[in-house]
Amino acid sequence: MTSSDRRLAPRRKPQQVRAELTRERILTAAAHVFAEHGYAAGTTNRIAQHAHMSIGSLYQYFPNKDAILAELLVRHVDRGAWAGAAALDLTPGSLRKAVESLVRDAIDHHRDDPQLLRIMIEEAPVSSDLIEAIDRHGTARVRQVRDALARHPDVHVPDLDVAAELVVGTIELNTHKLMATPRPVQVEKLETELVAMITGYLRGDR
Amino acid sequence: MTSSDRRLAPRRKPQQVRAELTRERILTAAAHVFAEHGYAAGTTNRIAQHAHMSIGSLYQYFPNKDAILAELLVRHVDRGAWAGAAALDLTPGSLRKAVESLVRDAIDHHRDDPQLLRIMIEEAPVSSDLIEAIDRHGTARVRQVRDALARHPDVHVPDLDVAAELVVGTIELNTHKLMATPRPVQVEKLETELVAMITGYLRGDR
DNA sequence: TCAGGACGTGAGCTTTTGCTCAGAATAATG
DNA sequence: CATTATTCTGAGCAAAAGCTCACGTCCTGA
Repeated sequence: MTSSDRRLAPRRKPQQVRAELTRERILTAAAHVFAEHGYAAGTTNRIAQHAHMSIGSLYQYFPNKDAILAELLVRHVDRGAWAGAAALDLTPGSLRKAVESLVRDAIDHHRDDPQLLRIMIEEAPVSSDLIEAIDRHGTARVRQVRDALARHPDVHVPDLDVAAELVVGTIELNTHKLMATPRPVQVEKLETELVAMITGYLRGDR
Repeated sequence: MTSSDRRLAPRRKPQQVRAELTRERILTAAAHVFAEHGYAAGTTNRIAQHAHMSIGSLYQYFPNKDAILAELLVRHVDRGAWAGAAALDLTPGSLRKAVESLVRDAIDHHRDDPQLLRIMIEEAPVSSDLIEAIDRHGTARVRQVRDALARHPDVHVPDLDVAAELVVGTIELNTHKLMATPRPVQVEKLETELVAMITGYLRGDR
């Protein structure tokens, strides 16, 4: 048993439906509590309380607090999986639509609970396994976008790798910021301009 | 004495040089420790240990842990102050240089300790005073850039407010990301492309 | 029906951490 | 040198939080 198993693997494998439900209740409650209080102040007792169960039950399914956040993170990454990026429109003249769909993807991916996402990304305990997993996911996405850009006839940039990195980064970060801060800004306008900026850049207008 | 004073004001005003030095040592050590362990795990005992002093000394100059981070934040905000943005080159054909200087500004502002900055911004305890100060600082910068863009002859965008928000956000976030993640990416290339993307957007190429 | 396994409970143990305080060490003052 | 003020020390207190464990309840299968 590796140290990683000891630290993140579930303590008991649910065998009855009841147990499976309990596990889900823990995760749902944890998502709520982490989103509301942050990771440090989102105590396990508070999670158990919010899930209307005893703290003991919680520790039957998760060996420690980190493992709960880890599971939430893994699920989030798995869920989105950025499936859309592979199916980008590659016909000439469609670049704007392609970029639009990338942005939409990002927004959708953040929509469920931006606050929780912020906490997962920024306050997550430093577990090398998780960091690695997230990083792999990130670079995979960049490569995916890179390949799509490479195939698109309208794209003209000096360096595809750098462009992909920049585009993915800019989209993700702006989306992230848009969702996290409850500002009274015209969200749609900003989205339009973001698309315009990236499209212009990729098209090679200079 | 307001509650804010009770919570953030120093406990003892240094009167000898030795004391002033001790105060500085605390802040330096705190910057190190927060940057390395994060706010929650950056314990006061660890800070004192890193500063080679007793925990008691630390609490002679700061009433609590939050006050230490607050002081670091205030100093950071005061230092940079984004003085450069006001002096942007407004002659025709200089747009690229102007954007370049904006990016340089952002990089300089983050250079001292990007990891610490991340923690200060994202893990800072929720003190309404501080949040407000940072927010004021942020919107002030956006307005500053907006005004500069408004005066520049080469800028053609549909909405100056939205554009300023987008530009400042994109620059800050990308810089932030660039400094935070120790990736083997060609930093200079990315910087060049970032400048190109924003310049193209502001110029109105579509 | 009933034995044994799965599941749930919560008081409280253990560790961590922010912080105090009584007094020692050092510096200014006369 | 004596006195007073300032600074420094670190063992340890109190609160908080992660987590355990002995026991009770529920479910399944024969």
